[in-house]
Amino acid sequence: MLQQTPVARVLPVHEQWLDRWPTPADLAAEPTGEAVRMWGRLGYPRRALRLHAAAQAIVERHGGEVPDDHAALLALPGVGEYTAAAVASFAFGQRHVVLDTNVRRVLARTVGGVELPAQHVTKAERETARELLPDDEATAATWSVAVMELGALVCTAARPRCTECPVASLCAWRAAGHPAYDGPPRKVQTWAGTDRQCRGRLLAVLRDADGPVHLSRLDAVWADDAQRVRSLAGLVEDGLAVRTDAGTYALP
DNA sequence: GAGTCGTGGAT
DNA sequence: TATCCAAGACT
Repeated sequence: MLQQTPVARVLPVHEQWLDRWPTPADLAAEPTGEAVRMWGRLGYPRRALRLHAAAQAIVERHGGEVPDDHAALLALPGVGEYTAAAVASFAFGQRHVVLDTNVRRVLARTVGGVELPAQHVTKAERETARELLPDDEATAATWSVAVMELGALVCTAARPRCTECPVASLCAWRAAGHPAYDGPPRKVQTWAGTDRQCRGRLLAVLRDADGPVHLSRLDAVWADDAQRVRSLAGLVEDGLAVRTDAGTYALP
């Protein structure tokens, strides 16, 4: 839930989610559409499908218990390098390079002397993080969560609180006079008129309906025929929607 | 490796 | 009001 999503927005959904499905087995027993519905407006709804699939995999491969092994975590749907490292570190106290957007920004500033990291994680970045990670397992786990919190609460993307920063004295970016970002132009996420917006509109109709909806109700929320048809097909392709025999659409 | 995939609070 | 961007994963 936290992937690319602010913590404050996740908290209420997370609470409802665990109230309804306390264990992986509880979630795994539900239709995937229920996961999509409970996901609400968190965004990137394919994550709901993957979380549901991960719950099933945990039941099938790990007896219903979340594995503590990094490789086993990484093999779960929706779990990438970051999430596997985060769970292994924060839940199980292990030593892994935890490289999320917060850590990347802290390292870019303190070590790299630049305001912001590159668009995507680089090999050099991962190497820097690996070298800085303390050797001791428990200390490494604490270090990882500490750097992450520093990035989330102090070394923020906009208006960093440098006067409150515990490592300001060793920060290369501060020493350089806080130079502004001057790398390649960062990709701006266009939104209005995109397939993403269209998909969001369509899925919202399915999510908010009690049962299958007629195509006319989907037609009503997006004017561009070609784009709407393409987006709906994409939702079906992704497993976020299903077409019934009667020609209606619903959550899977 | 670059594109794609939602949503909404903050500035 | 427009832009930024947030505990990334997958193709």
